[in-house]
Amino acid sequence: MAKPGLPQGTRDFASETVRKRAYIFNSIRNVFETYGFQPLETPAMENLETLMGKYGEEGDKLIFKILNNGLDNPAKHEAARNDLEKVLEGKSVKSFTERALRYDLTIPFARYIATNFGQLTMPFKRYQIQPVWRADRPQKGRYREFYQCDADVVGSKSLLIEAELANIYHSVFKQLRVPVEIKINSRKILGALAVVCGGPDKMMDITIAIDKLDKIGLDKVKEELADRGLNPEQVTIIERYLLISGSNTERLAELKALIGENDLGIHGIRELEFLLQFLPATVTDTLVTDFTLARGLNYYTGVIFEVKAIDVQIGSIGGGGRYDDLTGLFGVPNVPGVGISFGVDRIYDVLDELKLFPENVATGTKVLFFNMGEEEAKAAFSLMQTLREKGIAAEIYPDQVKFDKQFKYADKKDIPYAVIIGSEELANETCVVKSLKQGSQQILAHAGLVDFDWS
RNA sequence: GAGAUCGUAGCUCAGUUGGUUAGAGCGUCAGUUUGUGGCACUGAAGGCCGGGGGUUCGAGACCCCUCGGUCUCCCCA
Repeated sequence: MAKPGLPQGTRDFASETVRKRAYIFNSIRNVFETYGFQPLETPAMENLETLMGKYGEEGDKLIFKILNNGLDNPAKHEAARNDLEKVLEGKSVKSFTERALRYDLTIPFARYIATNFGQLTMPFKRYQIQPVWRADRPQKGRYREFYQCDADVVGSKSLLIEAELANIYHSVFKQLRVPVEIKINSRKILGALAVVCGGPDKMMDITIAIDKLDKIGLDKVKEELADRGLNPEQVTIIERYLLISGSNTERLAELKALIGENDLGIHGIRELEFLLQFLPATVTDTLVTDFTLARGLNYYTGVIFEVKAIDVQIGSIGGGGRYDDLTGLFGVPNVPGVGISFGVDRIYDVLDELKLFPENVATGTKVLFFNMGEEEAKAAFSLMQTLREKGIAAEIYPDQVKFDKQFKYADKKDIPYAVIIGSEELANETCVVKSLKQGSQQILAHAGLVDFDWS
């Protein structure tokens, strides 16, 4: 029989991995909580129309759609046959699919804001830790099911929030001991560049091209810009823009010379300047202005973030930004928001590679009670319950088998203590407590077991 | 969506220019050892060589198709 497999890009997590992942989730959750964010959970699936058109053309293709039930109903056959042509053209048709798996946490959040608008106290701060699904081709650091940890604030235009979010990035990665670089930019700066070179409608073309700078190099970027219809003069301006270097303040000064005449540009520059002044040096040390940073999602309008682990060859491990009118798409205009996201699966890979997981994440069973027969097991069982009630993880070997086997079981599961109650101990109301790490053992009265130091 | 590469035991992999009955290590199970584990030794189980077709006297190996894994591009966490 063929062995059952897993859908492409999905994974099982064995106990140790689950524990390590929980360590990351908890670190992030704790920081979110201390910054006053409240948890939210939304369904795995949304109505397809909630999701479609929110992530750009590429994004739409990567949404996992759910086939409608009841297609076998004869009454629906004619409609389905008529719609089949559209499906084959790659369109989404209600008679075939009306629901889809969540693609990220931001759009479901926006939908939540829109559906509950009257009842939320603004500014509304929520965090959300849930899996999302993308029909992407899996590759290194990239899966079809992965978790996002988002924190968003809606209902305020204050840059204080951006500052706070940058601070969250800083404290989470400090806590996890991952050296990172937090790149910042503003969509307004990119917008200003577009205005200066060929008009606002060129913004997408320009950002897509310059975003690739560190991957394909300056010459290729210039080539791509020309291909996208920019004239040589405009390409030269962009080249100057890309060559901006130095410290954050130096870069901003150079940028001013280039797009400082433009209103949008001035605003964008001010946003970054504010962050760099507002935050303490310990945080700004990890902040790096990067004017090539674009971020794919097309709803961003202001400051954008991206976090990269230093010295690890993996994509970004977090990103986010300001979106001034996200819920407008759902009929609730003028709700500004800012959000950030942590890519847990990649953070895991980084911690693993850098060996940054603490050793004690893998705490399992503390005590194994040996099974020495029915009467003995009965005594062991009730003693074990007293330990469990005190919060000490304990288990009893279910079968009466050779010592050898019970010891090996404890070894494999890394259980530090064995408690042995045989016929002799049963008669004396004692038990043998053996430390498997040290090999030492002692005899305790049954009553003394609870007070034993199991650490 | 485009491309590269790999599929042999539960896992990691050998397997010569195509040549008898496909191997190793680890793991599993049993025994040495029925109240003291990790070590050691002995033995066993475990394979339609991913699937289908073709070339050949002969295919794990070569060719075609297909499925799956991994990686790259696009895009993204």
